[in-house]
Amino acid sequence: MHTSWPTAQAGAVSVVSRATDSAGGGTPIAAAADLGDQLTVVTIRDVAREAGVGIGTVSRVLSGHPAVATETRRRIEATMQRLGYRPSPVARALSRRRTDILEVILPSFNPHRYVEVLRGIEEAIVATNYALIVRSVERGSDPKRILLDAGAHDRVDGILLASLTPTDRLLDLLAERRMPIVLVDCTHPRLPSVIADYDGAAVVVAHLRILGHRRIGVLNRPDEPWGSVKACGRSTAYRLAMEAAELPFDPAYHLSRDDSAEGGRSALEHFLGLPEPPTAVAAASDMQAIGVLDGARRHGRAVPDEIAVVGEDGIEFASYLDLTTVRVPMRAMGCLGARMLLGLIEGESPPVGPLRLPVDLVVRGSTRRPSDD
Amino acid sequence: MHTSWPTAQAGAVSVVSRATDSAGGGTPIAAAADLGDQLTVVTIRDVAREAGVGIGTVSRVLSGHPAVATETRRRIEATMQRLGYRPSPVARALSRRRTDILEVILPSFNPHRYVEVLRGIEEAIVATNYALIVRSVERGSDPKRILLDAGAHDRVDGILLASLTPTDRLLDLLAERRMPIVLVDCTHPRLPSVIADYDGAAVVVAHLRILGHRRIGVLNRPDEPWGSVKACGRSTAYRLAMEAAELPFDPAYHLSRDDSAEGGRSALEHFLGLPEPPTAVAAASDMQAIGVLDGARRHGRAVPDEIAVVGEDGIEFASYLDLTTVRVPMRAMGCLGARMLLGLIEGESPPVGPLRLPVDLVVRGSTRRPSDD
DNA sequence: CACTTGATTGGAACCGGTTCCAGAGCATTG
DNA sequence: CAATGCTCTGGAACCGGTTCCAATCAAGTG
Repeated sequence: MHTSWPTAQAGAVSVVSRATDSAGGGTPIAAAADLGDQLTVVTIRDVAREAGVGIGTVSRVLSGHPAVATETRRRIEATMQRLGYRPSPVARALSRRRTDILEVILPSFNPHRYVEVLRGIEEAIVATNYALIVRSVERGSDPKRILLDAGAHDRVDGILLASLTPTDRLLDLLAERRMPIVLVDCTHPRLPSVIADYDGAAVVVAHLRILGHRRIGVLNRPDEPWGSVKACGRSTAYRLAMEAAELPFDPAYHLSRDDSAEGGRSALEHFLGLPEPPTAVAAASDMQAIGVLDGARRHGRAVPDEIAVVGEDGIEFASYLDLTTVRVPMRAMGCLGARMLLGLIEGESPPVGPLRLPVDLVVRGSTRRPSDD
Repeated sequence: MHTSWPTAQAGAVSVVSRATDSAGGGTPIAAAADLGDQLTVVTIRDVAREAGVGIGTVSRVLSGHPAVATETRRRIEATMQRLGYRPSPVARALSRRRTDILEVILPSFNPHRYVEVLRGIEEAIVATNYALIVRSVERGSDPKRILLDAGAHDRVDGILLASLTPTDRLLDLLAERRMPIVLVDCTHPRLPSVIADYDGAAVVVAHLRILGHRRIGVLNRPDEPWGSVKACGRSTAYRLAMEAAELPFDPAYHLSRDDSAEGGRSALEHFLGLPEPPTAVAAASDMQAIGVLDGARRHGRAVPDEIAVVGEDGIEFASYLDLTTVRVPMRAMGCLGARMLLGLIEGESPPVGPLRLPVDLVVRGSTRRPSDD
């Protein structure tokens, strides 16, 4: 763009394609419809001058301050419209020290959760005038770089961290910025969070127990791509649920694999290699469960007769594969997390402990009474 | 553990946990780590004063301007680090009239495309210091409100519109803002775009033709949730492909349904109700194709023997359902679209006509020589 | 030696809002 | 009539950067 042309346009110029009003009314200054390349911005000062008021008054109208006479307000609003004035979010952000932008950081490798969380967050902010900056984390990306880049200084008003547990050290770094942070689908003792209630584990175990299963393989996601802190404690929840159901606990039945079909397949291999393979597998995601189903098919193990499978997430495809699953309300979690974050920004104090949302067991054909045992 | 100080790059982020330096150096002003609630911002002026230079010089160091003596630069960088200075993106945005933020608007109801496009965009901007604002569109939301909200004034530097064809009227409104826009997965004569090459249609038709199919049902997405303008011309592409393959063209075999499994089921119902049902269906998405598969199962039609099915997208689940599909490089499209947008922002002139990326036919068990005919 | 040149530097002005204080206008009160 | 209080208004100062012009100084030139 060549801007070397004389730009010393004195008066304010509107961007509006002002209707060709023949009756030469007021508007002494605003000579609209200027040359194509010359884009001029209408500022609050232009509006003030045009409307014959002070900038303070215009600003008051903008931000809905009550102390403006109705007549004045009307005149200013008319002027704004006439000049095609549109306020600058950036200028506003600079002086208010508020950008009206949130940021969410989340892994993209579980597309279902990814989309649902984003939907939930947008649901929460759609009625506000917040915008949402998204930063996706691929497998194996550097957490430090991402978190430090995140919300650089004052670019955003708050951060949502979804399905990613920060390490204590990263948290220390973030804490310096005094930036509100809410965790979604993971927890940390020092941060407010929204998680799925892993009493879901109890429901799954109860379901399998009633069907007669006694050896349940628990497949987890690798807990912390980012941290030393235990993520949602899903594994623990299952152990407790099994103890409560008076089932034997065997660490060999608990393992952690990538959140992918491949991870599920690999887990099944491992389970089948045990002297006493589990008769049921509770996967940490539907994708993993699909891998388990696939592995079972390859090894000629009938589902659910030889091995039952439970997924988690509640993706639409699960129904086509007749997969029993734990439906996790990711959307609601995103929504509530965002609401919580908005509250923090407004100065509310964070709730103590994580907010737990109930999950939902959807029973389908992949779990049935096992034939053996 | 100290991050090496990034050399004179703009987005430099300093998060120095000021070590308790016993040697009481200078720092008369910036008393970091002050009282709990009082957060002090280190500005460029503080740095200038501390380093004994002018603000212009500090700014020059910040933006990597070459005309700074090495010694001075070093001193300023040291001072920045010592004070824990971090530049304000908002202030920078205000004075440069560049926010370094892009915005993408896209429908969330095809999760696969949604995620892949976002991944592609992030891939394009990860090495830059752009951030990405995401605005999802649900089915049936008001296009006008969304587009007008979008990129309000100067909040963002450019907009990506994915899988959403704007109407001419909306475009007029947007044009006023002189904001760079790139379309992804849709086209418009007045805007640069990146689309999948619908010679994919030719590949599909050829594939089915070789298998012996002569009546091919073409299932489309409702073309334009937003506009009067024809979207990618997928239907036309199929018509042309079929004409080229010397297959009869019958409008009854072309229809449009929701991009969902339900849409696929409904389409299949329609096709089966025809006097001569097609022997193959080319769906506009894998989700639709899954609905077709499901509908076929319910109606007791064997796939692929009685009816062949081709999907589109290339979602992972397609392989588990043994679904032949056209893999669309959404990620690459997002990436190239973003690159193109960055180019536009830099002042490059938009390419003429849409950029077309090749698609990829993945043949699986849902297409095989039909038994009848 | 006076003059030109180029490298480096300082800082006022500006980007477009918000905030806050002083002040104007007017009615009410003592 | 002066004092008080209230509503509404104007605009300087500020938010934290960038930009650009003028100034300084050392080196080079005739």
